[in-house]
Amino acid sequence: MTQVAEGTRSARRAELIGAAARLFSERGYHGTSMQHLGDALGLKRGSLYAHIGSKEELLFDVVDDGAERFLARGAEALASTGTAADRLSTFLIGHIETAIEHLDAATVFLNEWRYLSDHLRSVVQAKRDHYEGMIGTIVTEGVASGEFRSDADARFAVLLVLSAGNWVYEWYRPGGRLGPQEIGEKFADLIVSGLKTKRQKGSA
Amino acid sequence: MTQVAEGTRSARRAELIGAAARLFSERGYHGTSMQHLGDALGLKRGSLYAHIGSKEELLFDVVDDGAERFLARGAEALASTGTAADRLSTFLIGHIETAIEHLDAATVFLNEWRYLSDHLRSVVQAKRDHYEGMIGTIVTEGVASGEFRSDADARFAVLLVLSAGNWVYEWYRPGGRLGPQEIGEKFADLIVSGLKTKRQKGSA
DNA sequence: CCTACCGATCGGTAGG
DNA sequence: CCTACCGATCGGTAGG
Repeated sequence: MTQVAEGTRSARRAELIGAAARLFSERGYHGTSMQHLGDALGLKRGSLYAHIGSKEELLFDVVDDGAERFLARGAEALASTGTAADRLSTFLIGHIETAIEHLDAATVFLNEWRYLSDHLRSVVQAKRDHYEGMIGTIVTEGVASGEFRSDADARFAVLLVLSAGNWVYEWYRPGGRLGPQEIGEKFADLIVSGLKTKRQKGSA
Repeated sequence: MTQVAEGTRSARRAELIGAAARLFSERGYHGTSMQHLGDALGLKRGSLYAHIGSKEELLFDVVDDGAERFLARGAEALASTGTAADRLSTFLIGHIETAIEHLDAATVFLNEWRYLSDHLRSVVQAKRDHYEGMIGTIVTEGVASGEFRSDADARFAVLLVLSAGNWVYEWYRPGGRLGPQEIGEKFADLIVSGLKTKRQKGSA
């Protein structure tokens, strides 16, 4: 019975986090009021506090959700076999697929996390660092093995990859002529080719 | 005398727009109150309305300022001579230099413009379209002349270039080991090389 | 999950 | 450019 009550409560909570992801991504964190969130669920403003502790906690839940999705997908790419170029492609494709499949959470993760207060923001910062480290690992291995240009500064390539991937939510709209997979592959193709050594290019 | 009064008034207005660029970029449009803006200028909240019509008008001024800087710089690159690859590099370097040199205005231009109401947002949208069109022109010419891979879909390359350039404000901090010029060149090198045909690469 | 309320703050205006 | 004010709304709580 407590089970049922708990079950119901977390279902509501999940609903609330989903609505928050959508509203925060559309209107921004500061542009979304508890009233907006209540309206979205058909509840009164004050009733929301039966499910959450504060508005900021809700932001954290959405952001952390987004972070975890990127991390899980990134870990898969990191663990995959193949050349560094293959794994970098896989990583980038996964990044873009994740961003597109969970567009709301990804948008909030990328745009609104900076409004978290110090403590919660540092939790997210650690996850972001971890994620960037994954890309750095692949690039460094590619340089070491001679696949990538030795002047291709690893840190810089990481930024390029993230830059390309992170802007997707700006222009991607469901139902366009390219799906997540195609977009990821095209990005990966252009970027990875820019990293490759001449010898590798010739032999491809 | 009216001259002097007008002069004083616009100096204040410019000050206000500068403060708004900084605050909106740090705290977001909805996270910045007129009180914050007043404090930044040492004025009372209500006094700001001697210089502006509304908070939204202030957002438009900052965003439009950013748009105009990108457009001016882009027009220079478009008018420059050289191969399509040269001009695309010039364009991208200019984009990144502009973003870095006017980091606050660029950040607001890229992140906060969506909070403008329909009319003002459409004015900005037209300028964004114009800007994207400039890049499209260069890429299309590069494909036509055989410099760029024919499968390098122009629209897609535009997105890649903008994606790479638009994320700069996320990680760039003044005083880092790379300056705007170096960052722009590195980006341009990686991206343009991904667009080039094999023949062009060999002859480079 | 609601009603009713808290103090604080919001953008903006009038009148000087 | 300030004082004093407008109605509306903010996030959040108490008590049921």
